[in-house]
Amino acid sequence: MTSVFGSGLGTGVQRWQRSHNLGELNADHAGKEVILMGWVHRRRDHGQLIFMDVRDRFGFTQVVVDPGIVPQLLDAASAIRNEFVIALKGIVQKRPDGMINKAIATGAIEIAVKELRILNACDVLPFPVSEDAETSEALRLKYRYLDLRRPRLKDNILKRIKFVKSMRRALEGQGFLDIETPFLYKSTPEGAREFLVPSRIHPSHFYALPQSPQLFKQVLMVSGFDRYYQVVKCFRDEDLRADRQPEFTQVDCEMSFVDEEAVLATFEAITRQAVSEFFDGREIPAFPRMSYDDAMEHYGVDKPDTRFELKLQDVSDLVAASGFKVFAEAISTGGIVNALVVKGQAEAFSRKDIDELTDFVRQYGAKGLAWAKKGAGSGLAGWQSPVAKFFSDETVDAIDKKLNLQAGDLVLFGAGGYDVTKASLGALRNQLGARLKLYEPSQLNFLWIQGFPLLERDAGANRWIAKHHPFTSPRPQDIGLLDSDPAAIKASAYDLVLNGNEVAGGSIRIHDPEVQKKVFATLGLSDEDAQAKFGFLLEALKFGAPPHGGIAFGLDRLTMILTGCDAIRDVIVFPKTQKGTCLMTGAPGEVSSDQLRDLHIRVQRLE
RNA sequence: GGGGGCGUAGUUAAGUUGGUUAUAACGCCGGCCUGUCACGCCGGAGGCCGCGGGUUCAAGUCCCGUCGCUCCCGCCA
Repeated sequence: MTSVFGSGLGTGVQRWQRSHNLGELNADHAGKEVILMGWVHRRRDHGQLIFMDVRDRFGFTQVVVDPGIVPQLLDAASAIRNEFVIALKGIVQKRPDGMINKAIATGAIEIAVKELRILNACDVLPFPVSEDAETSEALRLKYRYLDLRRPRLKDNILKRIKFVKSMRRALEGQGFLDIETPFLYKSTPEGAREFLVPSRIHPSHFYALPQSPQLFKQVLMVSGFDRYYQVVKCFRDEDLRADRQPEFTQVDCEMSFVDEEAVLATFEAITRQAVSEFFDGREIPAFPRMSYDDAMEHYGVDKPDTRFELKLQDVSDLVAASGFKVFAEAISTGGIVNALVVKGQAEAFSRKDIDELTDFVRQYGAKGLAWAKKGAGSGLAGWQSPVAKFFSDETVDAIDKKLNLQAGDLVLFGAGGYDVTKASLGALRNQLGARLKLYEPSQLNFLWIQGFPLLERDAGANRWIAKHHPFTSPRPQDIGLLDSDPAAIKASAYDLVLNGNEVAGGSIRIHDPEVQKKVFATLGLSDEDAQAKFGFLLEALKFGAPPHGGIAFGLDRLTMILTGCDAIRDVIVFPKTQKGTCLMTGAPGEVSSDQLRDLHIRVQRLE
């Protein structure tokens, strides 16, 4: 830039040191000489008088270039454009009466500029930085550093930092120790797909990036650290969603000498304290608890949004004998018929609307959606429904009674296997809740879910797989069922749900090596496999492992909800696209043949 | 692996039934302006309509493919 004003802080010009940030000056500072630095947020050029809003992360300060003070500054100020980085020396002055800007913290004052330096220029911007204008995701990610200057994203990141601080304070207050664990770990391909890191020193051997520090934290309990936590990256090479990134952050926690009740009590207190502090003292009520079975039965999901009712209701017994084949067959083949009663919305949903809902549930494998609109009158006369003709007056009356139907209600029926019917109606319930605005978005409904099954059937192979992970303890009273009835075993596992999102999950771990071996065996892991993959754990358990359990919070997801965002990208500084790429750096990229040779790797594309 | 949405100037969008020179706002450039704070006024430049192919006298518009971003299903111990 022009030599008259210097090009920076370095040689050849008098050394300047910033005296204040751009959010802290007020009328009390009037008359003071200050040195300020920041980005030019907006310029208002009146020809012989130029105003600039200068911005840093602390706020905005208006500076005024008035030729009545230093005439030759006008040319330099005229050359300044949006997002130039400037430094200035000037006098704080109260703004004239009636010119106070109440919208900004520094609105009572302005800086009369005496000296001005342009520290750096800025090209024409790819999108407006001074406001949160709608911008395509691709551009935002490519120029992430500019997006991060904008108020919304900047505030999200600052809020995330604030929440992490609150969590740390709450955890430290309970005696949890912040301990780091390795990122270069051993591949244990039991759960999510892993990111692999080839070893240079050991040809054809690989590290894996941990999908969670699970086993390290358990071993730390064996070591006697008693209470551990870590704000830690985890890596999972699975497909992305709005609330899933390939690398994400957990607040990972573990504690010794506890049972399920103690863990829930501890982390409920910690969460309530941290969230309350995050909202500057907001009252956070105690967390209700619900069994997994009840959640599935009434909400169709294991993470119910309890901000609104609209529960799933079972009508299987009422329609089992009806002439409607779809219902009768669902039940005779072991399935169910469930209903959702949408109160007073019969008129609001057209045929087309219901068709759209039908398409929606088809995504979840449902075959369709039957419906009825309740009008005046009883029996068939009171029902407008394409399936009414298959029912008797008595059946309709029985359904009316069970569902407590009133004129103007819309009923949606799902029929089929238990899993598909629950899942599709559960998703439909959430969809309707959002569409009909059945809840207050800022409400925070925390909820513990307990009593998960320990095992579930693998859809493909004919075997048991762990629902949580293979180190989860059965409930003490269920350990005996490992031999007799694995399906009936409930786990000492729990999820913390917030507004229909899983925000934390954990369990009491197995600390008895014999039980651990038995669970591995039930999962179809041979002794040799168990030894090869988790031998270090089995061995550690033999050397005086205390009873222990823990939990891991999904920090990104939790922050997303607390800040009212729709995607975790908006609370992560440098997120990946849905295909796992970084549009700013270009990762993942190709590597040189030299690098590959060092790693003893030859790349061959498989069909 | 599968299904849906979007892609037009630097940005955000409009673009009718396929039909003349592809519009607007903001931004950008030039000029004017001493109390603005989304400053104002006047003027101007700016387009591979994502890319490739096809249909047609004629394609931003219709069809096929492809790339990018995105939402969802599967997947995520």
